[in-house]
Parts: sequence; C-alpha cells; structure tokens
Amino acid sequence: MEKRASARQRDTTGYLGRMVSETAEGNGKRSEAGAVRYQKLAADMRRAIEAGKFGNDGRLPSEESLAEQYGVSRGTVRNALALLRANGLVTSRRGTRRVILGTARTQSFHELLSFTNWARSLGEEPSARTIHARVRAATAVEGERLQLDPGNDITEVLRLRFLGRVPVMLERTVYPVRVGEVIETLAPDSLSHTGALDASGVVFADSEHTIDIVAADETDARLLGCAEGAGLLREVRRATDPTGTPLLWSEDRFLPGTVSFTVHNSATVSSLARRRAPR
Amino acid sequence: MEKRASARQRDTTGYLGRMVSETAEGNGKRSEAGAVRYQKLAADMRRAIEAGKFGNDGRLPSEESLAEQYGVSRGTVRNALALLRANGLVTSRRGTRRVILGTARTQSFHELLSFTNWARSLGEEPSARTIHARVRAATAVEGERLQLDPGNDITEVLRLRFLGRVPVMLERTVYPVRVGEVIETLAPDSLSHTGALDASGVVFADSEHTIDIVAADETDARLLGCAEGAGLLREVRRATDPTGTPLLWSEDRFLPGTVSFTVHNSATVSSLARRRAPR
DNA sequence: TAGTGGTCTAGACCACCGG
DNA sequence: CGGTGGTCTAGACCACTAG
Repeated sequence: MEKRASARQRDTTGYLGRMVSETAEGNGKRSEAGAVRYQKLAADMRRAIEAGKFGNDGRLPSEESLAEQYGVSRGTVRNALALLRANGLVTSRRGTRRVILGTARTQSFHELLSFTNWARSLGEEPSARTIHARVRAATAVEGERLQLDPGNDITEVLRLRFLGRVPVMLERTVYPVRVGEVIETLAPDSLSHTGALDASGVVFADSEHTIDIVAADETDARLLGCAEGAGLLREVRRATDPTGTPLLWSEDRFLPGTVSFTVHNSATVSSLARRRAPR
Repeated sequence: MEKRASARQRDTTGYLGRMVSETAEGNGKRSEAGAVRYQKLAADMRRAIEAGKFGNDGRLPSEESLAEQYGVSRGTVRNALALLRANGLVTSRRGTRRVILGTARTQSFHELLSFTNWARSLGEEPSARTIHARVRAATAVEGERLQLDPGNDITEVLRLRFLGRVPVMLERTVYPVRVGEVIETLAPDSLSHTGALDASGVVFADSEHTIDIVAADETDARLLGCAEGAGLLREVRRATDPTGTPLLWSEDRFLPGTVSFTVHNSATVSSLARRRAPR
C-alpha cells in the first residue's frame, strides 16, 4: 500500500449541514403530512435509496442537481441530507459525492422513551403489570434528579414489562407529581404511560440514556425470574420538556438476551459518552 | 394544574439548525486553531455559558443579537448553536429563547474509538497486553463485517486492557489487512492502535456502537479474572472511513462496574436504537 | 482543473410563545 | 401583538477530491 503523506490530515471533513425532525421521516407515528419541505424530501430520498433509484454506483447525485430535480434550494437539500447523514444512511465528504451506506435503523425519539411503542415497532405484543404506584415525598436524590426541592411529592411506579408472555424488563419510574397526576388517572395495567402523557399534552423534547450492567437484587430476581446477583442490562432514562424541566426518571433492568442498544456516531457529531461506572 | 388544550401539539419543535465538527469544540485533541467560524463560536459560547456570562436567567440571548455581538450572520450562529444543542447544552424551541441546560459531557469521536484516549481523558493510566495478533483468511462472517470477499486476509488481535493495574476489558479486534499492516509494524504492547492508524493517515469518519450483555466464556474468565458465565458488558464497535469502507470491527467485553455509556437524544435528532438482542 | 461538499451571508416569511 | 426560533432562498467563495 502506498505511504500516506502526513498525519493530521484527517478532520477536514468538518461537516455541517442542518438537521431536522426525524419525526416525519423515520418510523415514528407522526405522519408525513404536516412535515416541512426538507422532511418530506428526506423521506423521499430515503425511499429512493431503498428502491435503488439513484443508480448502482452507490453514490448520490450532487446537491446542486438534487436541488434542481426537486425544485428546491440547495439549503433545503442539505437539510434533508443532514437527516439521512445523522442516521448513518449516507456519508459526506468535501470534494466527492456522497456515498450511500445502507438503510438506517435509528429509532424515533418516542420509540426510545416508550416500551410500548418500541415493542410494537418490532412486531411484538407488549404488556405491563403494575406492581405498585404511589405518591410520596421525594428523597434528596430524587429531588435532585427531577430538580425538585426535597420534600416535594413524586409519583413512584414499579412495573414489570413483557414481550408476548415473557417478562423482559423491570421498570422503576419516578415522575414529578405534576406529571404523575396524569398517570394516576389511568387504568392500573394500562399499557403506555408515555403515550398517555403524550396525549395529555406533555411535551418530551430531550432524553438521556445511560447503559451499564447491574446485579439483580431480590426484587429483580423474584419478578424477572432470574438468580439474585445475576447481571442485568440497566438503562437509566431521563426525559425533559423543551424548557429543560425533568419529566421522568426511570431505571429499567432488562434480562440478558432481550435487548441491545446501538448508537451511530460520526466524526462531525457524536452523542455518545463512555464513562467510568458510577460508584 | 391547568388542563392542556389538545394533544398533537407536541412536535412543533421541529428543529433544524446546522451541525458542526465537535472536533474543535469538544475535548478532542484537535486544537481550536484551524477551526472554522462557527466552531470557534461554539467553543466561545460554551465557555461563556460555563462562566455564567449570559446572565443568570438561564436563557441565551436571541440568535439575532448573538449574530450582532459576534459580528457574524445568523446562519453561522445557528451552526454553532446546533453544535451545543446536539450535545445537550442548550434547548431550542420556536417562540422562546433557548434555555441553558448545563454542561455537556459528550465525548469526542476519537475518545470513543480509542481506549487509550478515553482512559487519559479520565485521568487514568491505560495499558495493554497483547495476547495474540495474527494474519489469517477471513471467515464468511468476518468477510461480511468488513465487506471483504471471504478468503481475503484479515488481521486479528486479542488484547487485554487495563486502567492502572486493573484489568478492565478484553478486546477482540479484526482489521482488513490493508489496515492491519500498520498494526503489525508496532511494538507488541504498544498502547494505542487507533492512534497509530490515525498517525499513519487512516481516516475514521463514522462508527457504530452496539451495547448489550454477554456471558463470559472461558477466555474472558481466565484473562479478566471473573467467573465463567458471569455477565459482561459488551460493546461492539465498527468504524468506517469517509467512503464507507470498514476499517475495523471489534468486540470489547468490560467487567461489570467499570464503564457506562450515555447517549443524548432530542426529539429532533436521535442516533440511538434499541433492538431485540441478537440470536 | 472541474466538480463537489462545506462555510458564510443577507434577506424573507412563517409558526409559535408569551405577555 | 411583538419577539423568537424554524424554514427557505439565492448567491458567493473556499477546501478538497479525483481525473
């Protein structure tokens, strides 16, 4: 192989582009109607890619020619492409046409927050058994997690989650009362709490997911049917509204072999962090 | 609490913006010099936020006024803000000023790919013991993973990784020969393979990380010093160059309690997928 | 050197939030 | 209703890739 000239030549790819609400483009429940131009465009191009309509050299047409074809400005094309890029569908590099990578698999924001949505997107039948749900004063830790003053009330929910008839995950969720009030109006084993919140006008805007491994405690073992001390995959979810106010904090423990998490990163934008485990 | 009017009012936040190479902004090794305008701007604004220079109402100035202050166009400001947004530093919502969320902690692309970089960014002393490294024909599976024809050669490396003196992770990496050739020129226990590739001009552009839980096999148990069958946190890393050509495929198994992974998502752009576990 | 994607500008209009 | 962020346009120049 030929010798490369120098190091430090990398990072020149310094991207940019725009983004976009994957909302209308991905497999979320929101439909394509109501989406703005670049979102429809992205959906369109995604289909075109999957149908192989861009020829078989594995390259996309230039932004200029796409703009012409679709009758929009280059900026709008770039917005759409940024969407596909973020999901790992296409590359981007200065100097050459974009390369088609394949079909992206990133899930929509709501599928990540809602076990029910997620299960359905997989073609599985989700269900839930509420172990308990109660209102009580927040501990100091909970107060901090939800940005409440300690002593404020929270709603605490413990639910066992199933795919088909098989228990898969144990969910320990804490809501600020404000949010929890909505939950309390629901039937005991109602499926999608997140969906209900959604429907009642609660707006989820950002979330953070931390993944690690934890030993099953006595409760986990009993409800999930595993040995005490066995390793479980833990996902801690935190969600906030558009103003940054916490809406929920949840610690979910999955049986091994039931889920995996995949993150896509590019040199230009990365949303993943690897840390030392807590404690 | 007042009743919210209607559902389906959510998703209006349909963001957009631009992105940017976190490269110059985050804690990557590339310096700020050489960065373009919006990158410097982002770095600047990050510092301003951390120093509390935007007042204590927790809000950012309007894009317009930021553009004026910094003497750039609104588009450039939006590019910079998109960067901060992607890292969870600020929110964005139509109609109101952006809200400051806090200090983001997302790691740079290279820290995710390189155990050595990662460890150092934590202030820990990384080391490595190479168990074996060899060149052999690719299996069918490997061929597919690296997009090679089966029978093509690959370089296979098995390394035990330490933080301080403590074994933390066992790394099974496969490179296409083209890439592996660089590795072979290195000293047996040289620290950063990724760094070496980097220095020799190999350009990493995209990566995908899949995280799940796996039972320790006999090799894992022996080298990591855990019980056979114990749960380990598995991270499968795949990296490609800007053209989409695979550069490496690695399966890393971490002892429990050593790492956690955090992903930030927003309703407008999400890079995380939750799946059923393989098999 | 020609073509392509990345950066930047200037201006426009709209949807939404809050008073 | 005014201010703000989201979308879109049109045009310019630059950095880079590949022939």
